[in-house]
Amino acid sequence: MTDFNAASFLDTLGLRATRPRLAIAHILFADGQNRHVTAEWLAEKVGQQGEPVALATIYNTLHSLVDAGVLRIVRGTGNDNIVFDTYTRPHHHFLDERTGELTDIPDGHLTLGNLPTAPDGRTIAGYDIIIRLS
Amino acid sequence: MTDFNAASFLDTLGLRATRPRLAIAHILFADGQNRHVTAEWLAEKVGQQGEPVALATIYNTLHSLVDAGVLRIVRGTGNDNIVFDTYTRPHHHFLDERTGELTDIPDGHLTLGNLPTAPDGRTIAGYDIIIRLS
DNA sequence: GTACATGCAAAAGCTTTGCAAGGAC
DNA sequence: GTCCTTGCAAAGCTTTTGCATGTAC
Repeated sequence: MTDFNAASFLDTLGLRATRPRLAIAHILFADGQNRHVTAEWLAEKVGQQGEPVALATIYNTLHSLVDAGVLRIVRGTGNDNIVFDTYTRPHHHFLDERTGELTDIPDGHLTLGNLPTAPDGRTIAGYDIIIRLS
Repeated sequence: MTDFNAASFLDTLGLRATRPRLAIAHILFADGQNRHVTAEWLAEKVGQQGEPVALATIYNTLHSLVDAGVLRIVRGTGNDNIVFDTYTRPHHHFLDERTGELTDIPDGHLTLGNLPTAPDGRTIAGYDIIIRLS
């Protein structure tokens, strides 16, 4: 974590090391933990640690990071906000219906018995499973 | 289908048989087929068949039908619009990533191998699976 | 110096709400 | 007559866009 270098991290992705991006990269990736974040949450977090960043810029950066392959968008959270996940490998989620909180399901703890065949000439790009908790 | 009686259908649900509701019930349930609809689509469809109905009323009615248990909201469609499904039993969906179109996966064609255990004192309320097609 | 990022404010899109007028029962 | 619905317009929210300013390289 202390040896996380946000500038070179961004450079590797082909993104310029601007102040907003450095702050965001640090918050999301410095400690190597998996996170589920919304633009709103991130904007507040950034603001707490220094200069605030415009929400539009937060969205810009999040989408850039998705394009760069280090973030992924989680479908089906049920609330309207886009949720970005720092864990990009295939995995699935628990959704707490009371709090809206999203947590990872440990890998290998969930398997699909038999995938149906894709209709027509389509191929299956992947699947998302949301387990609802009450 | 031709013997579908929208008025008594609504009555059974405890909803007054108003013009907008009759039109909507007819479109959604008269032929007994499963449908995935958005408020937008339904508003247009209603308008084609007679008097237009305000979008706010469409939403009102759709939510009333969800509350009555004859519609269900589909999570995770990836687009922003709420999708209502006339098929209320547990089942899952194909999502065509090119068109955004949602289709049912025939029942029994998809099973979860092993559900993970719910964390803490929570119970699993259900699960939603979206298979993405490309 | 140049191309890319930022920030602000405004636009866009979907959904909900408030309230007066209308209609079911 | 009473209570529920409707319709309209306006508000609410999240996300995106346009454009001038700023800045990394």
